[in-house]
Amino acid sequence: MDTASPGDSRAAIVGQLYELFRSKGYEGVSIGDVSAATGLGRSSLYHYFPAGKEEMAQAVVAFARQSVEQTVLAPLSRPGDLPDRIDAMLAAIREMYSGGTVPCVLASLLVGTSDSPLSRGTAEVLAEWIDGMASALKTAGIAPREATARSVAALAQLQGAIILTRALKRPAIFRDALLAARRTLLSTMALA
Amino acid sequence: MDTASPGDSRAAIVGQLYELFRSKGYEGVSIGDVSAATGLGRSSLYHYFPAGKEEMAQAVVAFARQSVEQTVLAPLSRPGDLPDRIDAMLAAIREMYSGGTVPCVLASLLVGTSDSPLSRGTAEVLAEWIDGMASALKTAGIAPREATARSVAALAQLQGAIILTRALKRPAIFRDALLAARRTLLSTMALA
DNA sequence: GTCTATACTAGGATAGAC
DNA sequence: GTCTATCCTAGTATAGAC
Repeated sequence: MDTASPGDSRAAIVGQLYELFRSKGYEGVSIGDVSAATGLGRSSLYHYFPAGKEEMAQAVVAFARQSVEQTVLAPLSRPGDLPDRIDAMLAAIREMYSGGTVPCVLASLLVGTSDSPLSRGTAEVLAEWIDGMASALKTAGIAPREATARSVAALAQLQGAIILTRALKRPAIFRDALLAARRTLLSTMALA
Repeated sequence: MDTASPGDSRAAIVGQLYELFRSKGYEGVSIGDVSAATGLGRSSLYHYFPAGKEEMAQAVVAFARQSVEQTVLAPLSRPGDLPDRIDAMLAAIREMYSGGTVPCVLASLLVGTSDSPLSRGTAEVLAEWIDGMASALKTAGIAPREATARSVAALAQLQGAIILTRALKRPAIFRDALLAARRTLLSTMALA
């Protein structure tokens, strides 16, 4: 709710960057693309991101981390039964990925970047996501190893479903995957 | 048009291209990268791929299609019990992705390419993969809709597991996903 | 904080010699 | 079939005016 503060402008730019890197990946985004999307001249962008494109991508990872924490994982920490909290998380996920029609920025940024600061950042966010889910399961009495295994499997189902939903243009795939992830997280069947 | 030797050279180059596009994605690969990987001068590459980088990527998709058909799906058509044939496919998949430590070229090529000839090609290969699995299930008496749903879910589990295995550097994730995919394909539990 | 101007590199592609 | 030479564009980044 600030007015005309520097933080606001940068935050708005990061929102645009998020969309760009999500749909085009790191190498696919040019400074010209960012300039066009934001309306700022190419040089002006270096005022907000002195280290250039690399810093822009890292800002996007930080933004993604905030989204995962505050939008996806937050519902898991609120009071209520575990199934209800999981449903709340899945609803947030469905929203975040527009029903599987938009890519995951973390997956997009992982392409072509092995062992870079960028890939480490994205890995951290994915790990945090898994840990958040596993914590909720453990609090509900599920054994630690089982809780982690289910969380990993559920996130994998969703990430893979995004790829297939987009490639085949079949939104039903993502819808089914949300249900499958729910079963995976809550299932009584052994996973490990 | 080809007689004997030209095809050989091109096939060898496509093998290198496959590795490059798989690890770096379409935008991440430069002609200079290809030149370095193959030992050929930049210009020489246009002898094999007159249309340039785009044609190189399409050759990689064709190569991936061959791999899926001949390495992954072929075991499903051989005689034997369904579980055994599925195990054979999963073994081929584990090999193809080096236990989840290397990306899927189809997923890599889908980043940043929506509604291009390239993305259509990769989507076709994924669809063919799903259809191949579904056919095997249907032949074993599983209802068509259920067969397709299980095949989609299994492939999603594997694709997502590759992302997480690479990001977190935990090969156990992919191993678990192979088992999960087996259960998904053979499970008696309802999916749709 | 945004602009113009500029430098410089890398990237994709072509022409033509051998 | 591979090379050298070249062209042109796009890309990243910097300097400095306003």
